[in-house]
Amino acid sequence: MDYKKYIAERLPVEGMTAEEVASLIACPPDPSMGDYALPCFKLAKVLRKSPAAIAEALCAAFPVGGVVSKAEAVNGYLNFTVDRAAMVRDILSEALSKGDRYGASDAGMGRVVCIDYSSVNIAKRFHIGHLSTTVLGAAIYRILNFLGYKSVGINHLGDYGTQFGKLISAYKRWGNREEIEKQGVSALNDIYVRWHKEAEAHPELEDEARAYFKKIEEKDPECMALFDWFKELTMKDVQKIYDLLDVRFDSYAGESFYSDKMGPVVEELREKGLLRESQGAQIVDLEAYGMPPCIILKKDGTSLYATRDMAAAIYRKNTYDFYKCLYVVAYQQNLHFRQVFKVLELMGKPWAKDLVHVAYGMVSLEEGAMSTRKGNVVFLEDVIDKCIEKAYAIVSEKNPDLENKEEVAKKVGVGAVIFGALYNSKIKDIVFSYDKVLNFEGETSVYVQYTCARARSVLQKAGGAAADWEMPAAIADEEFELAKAVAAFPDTVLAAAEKYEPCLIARLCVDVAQKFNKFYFDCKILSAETDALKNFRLALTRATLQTLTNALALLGIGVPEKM
RNA sequence: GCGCCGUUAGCUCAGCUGGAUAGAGCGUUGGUCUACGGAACCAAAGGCCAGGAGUUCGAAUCUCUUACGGCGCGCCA
Repeated sequence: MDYKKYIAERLPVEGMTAEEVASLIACPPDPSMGDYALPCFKLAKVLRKSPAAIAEALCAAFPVGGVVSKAEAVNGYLNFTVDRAAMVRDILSEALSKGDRYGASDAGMGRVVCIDYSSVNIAKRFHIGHLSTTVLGAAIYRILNFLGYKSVGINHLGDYGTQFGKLISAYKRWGNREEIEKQGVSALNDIYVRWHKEAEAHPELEDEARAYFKKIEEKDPECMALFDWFKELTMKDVQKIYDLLDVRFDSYAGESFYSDKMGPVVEELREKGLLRESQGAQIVDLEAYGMPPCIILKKDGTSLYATRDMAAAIYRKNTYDFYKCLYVVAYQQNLHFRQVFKVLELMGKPWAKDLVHVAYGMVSLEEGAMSTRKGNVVFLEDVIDKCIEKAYAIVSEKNPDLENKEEVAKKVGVGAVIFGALYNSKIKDIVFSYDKVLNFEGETSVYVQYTCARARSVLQKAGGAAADWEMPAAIADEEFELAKAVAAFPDTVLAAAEKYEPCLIARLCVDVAQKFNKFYFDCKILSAETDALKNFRLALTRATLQTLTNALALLGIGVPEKM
């Protein structure tokens, strides 16, 4: 039940609706002051009385009883204390009856949201710079589906551009088919790095690369065969990572997919009089909007990134008729997306307002920026392997008799990688360090998973909690705080979807886990004084486990039964 | 030069549409302990919320400004 609304409906404030009053209601900083509070300072202006007097008057008029057990005017605030038993009963029955669907809704009404994330580059190994987009996009995908939207995951493959000419040039010169077949993308990476080194001394390689790229564009059979092979190798390599992270896509239409779909876009721009020649290139002038021009066609008549993104947006609108289309791409590309969205708007696409750049911060190494070409990168596969290894070592030490240690170590290790990437606001830059990802203490997924294992262990010992339970006469602070944390989950999911911030869910996990551990420490569950109290606490434990399991699942993190 | 973003405890970060004494984790110091899983819990120390001005009854939160840092700014993606 909505307590704010309940309270607001019983507060007659002249000239304000119950909704407006409800929106003013907040939570006091200290629970001993009450559970809800109405600050009366804003009302003072409307009612032309002092806040303290208003609080007193409203307090006198408020019908105490039912779910609100106490109302008190303090320094211009009107504080309410709710009937804890009633509130906790509501929370638990909600969480337990909804089960796996606790926190879910159908508010999305099946509307389609396209999510462009991960965008793997062909012939490049997956490194930690690709982690944020992948894991953020996948989390948003799940969160939106949980709320009744229909997510469409799009891996906008980076499979077009002169670098593939370079790669073919490199392969023709130093490539060894068996070697590459065996080693996969890392072998491709090696010859690519070598090509750049050699090109410094032999600029003619650049021309050769350009010629090969032209052949790709002309669909030369030999070049296309090579290119498709590179693509296949890359996807095989990256699929291992996606499987570990449990990331899925509904479409792999990438840049090359749009290579023949840009003509109509350019034509439309020209027809609408948006195109202009400048220094030999075709541009859309955006000076009126405080932005540099958006280049549509190069001097040589070929297209660019922006042109392709516009073709892609139009294609997606036509294909999926999306309600929103999200681009989970680093903030580096801020200007690029602002330009593309603006040009689409100028083209008269009313849906241009539904395009959203979900920007996140950059990853660097302690020794500076990463660079595939220079070879200073940290590959995600290595990071995941190390995390799983460490998890395995700890599990073996703490719980040597566990039969499925590999499986547990995988959930713990992979969880740590995902959680680490999702725990902070996405806009923050990240300096990668092994010390940080390999730290399993404190505010981590491991702590949350451990809490779940503890809760499950208690439930198992109880032999499956009795399905029926009733409220005890008095609710302890620890029980109440835990129940409130559990109750915050549905709104947290909504906020995470609205702001495209999965970190809100990650932080809720830690909050619930902390409150559970406090409760667990202070309140005996199995040896509670009475059976009724025991059953109530078991219900609270079940609700906690359900909440944490649902929350972690949205982030893509599994919960081992034991660890 | 212009634009976008960031700046909160020693470190890494929370802080909801402005609201009552600014919160976590790590680290430090000291405790809990025959525990329903110690991968836990408790406590202490540690803050001029980058500086300044403004709006307001009230600002870490809104506006302006300065500093520092990151990113971007026509034929790469």
